[in-house]
Amino acid sequence: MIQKAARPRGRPRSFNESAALGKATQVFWRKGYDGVTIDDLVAGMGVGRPSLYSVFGDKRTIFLRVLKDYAERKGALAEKALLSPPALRDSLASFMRFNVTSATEKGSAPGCLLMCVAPLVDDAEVRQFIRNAASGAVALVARRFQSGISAGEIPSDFPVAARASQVVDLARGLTMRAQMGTSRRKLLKDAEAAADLVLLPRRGNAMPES
Amino acid sequence: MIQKAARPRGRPRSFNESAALGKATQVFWRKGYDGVTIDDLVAGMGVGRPSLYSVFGDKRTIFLRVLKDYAERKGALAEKALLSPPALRDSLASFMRFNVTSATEKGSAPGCLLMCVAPLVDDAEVRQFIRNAASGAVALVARRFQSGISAGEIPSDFPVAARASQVVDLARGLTMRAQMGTSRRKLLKDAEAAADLVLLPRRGNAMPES
DNA sequence: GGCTTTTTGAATCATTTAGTTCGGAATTCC
DNA sequence: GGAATTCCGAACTAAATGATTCAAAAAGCC
Repeated sequence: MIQKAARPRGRPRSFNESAALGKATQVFWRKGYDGVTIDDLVAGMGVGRPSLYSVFGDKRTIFLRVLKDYAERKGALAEKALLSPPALRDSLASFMRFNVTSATEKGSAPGCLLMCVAPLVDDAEVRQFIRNAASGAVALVARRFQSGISAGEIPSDFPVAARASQVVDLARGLTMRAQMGTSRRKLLKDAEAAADLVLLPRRGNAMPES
Repeated sequence: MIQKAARPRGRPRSFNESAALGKATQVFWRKGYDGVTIDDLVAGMGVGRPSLYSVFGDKRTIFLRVLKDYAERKGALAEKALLSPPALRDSLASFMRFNVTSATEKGSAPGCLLMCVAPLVDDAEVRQFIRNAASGAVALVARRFQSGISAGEIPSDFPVAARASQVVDLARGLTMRAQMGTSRRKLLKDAEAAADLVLLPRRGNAMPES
């Protein structure tokens, strides 16, 4: 049987570590990186200052943890949205729609931590992290295109690499417009249009498919 | 004849007002909004603290002036890039290339003040300004598409509104990737690809043109 | 119940930052 | 040349911020 993680020795913590991380995410999301003070984190996470420092470290460390956690959770959801539908066009539309809905979630600030907040942080490690996340997203979409080629949904000379980075650019565009206040309705329509656009056959291709 | 702005009465200023604004642009561009202190502006603009306050106002006021000045200058250049070439495809490519080159200009931080810095500023007036700038850009591209329809370069049922906002999304994507460190060479190639993409005929259109 | 371990909350310290003040310097007007 | 006007540089004040310290509290262990 599974032991319930024998309680450690001293006074038990009054907060849940991962829940507190989630609260921290919201704080950074709402106020940016330079905009948050330690007091903001103390208030927003429900963790006392000394506990904050001893458990999570300083602001930069907290932000890096938040970023990794956020990217992992969001990346998994995005991957699921992209890979679940069997048809390629539905895949892309699902991916776009996921970006829209998660960027316009009620209860959170609009936008996205990875696209709207992190790029401004002047820190080498953060920059590298974003670069990796972005190239990971492009690679993921490219793989989906490849499997679409295997399935005969798009011709074998489909410009996979170019279209994959265009998919990510368009998704980013949707997210940024969400941050600027464009309505979810409008963005969902544009998400469909974006999915259609990136699947258009190249000029001069006689018969794209079917 | 034109009088040379009769020198005002007291001690002449040791700085040029619009040059100082340009320096301020660089400062905000490099360090974001929350990231800059008054000391940064004092050092970067070459203007003493008291003069700074009396001539330009506080940080928020300076940023608004910088933003308006920047948007005006950059908007004029972007408009020129879009409207100069006679052929529609060249127009769009020129617009995309302009975004890339200005986002990868040497001597400036990569990226763009309007897209990468301003959206994070938590200020109603700034938000409104960005919204207006963005919708202005979309409208400008839409007008270019319309004149392409008039010239018979694209069919009259070309989805102008949708493609115009996709053009802007793709341009934004190029700019953001510039900020993330993608090379100008790579981005210029993607700029061409983006121009090609947004001109593809819709599915089911027998003959697009020519 | 007493001892040890760990967390907590309040108070504290040093640093940074925004914004102002004040005397001196540069220039025009008379 | 002197008064009036405007600008500049350095010092100053008050508030915000990052980070630490310390005793009290809450738990387990024997």
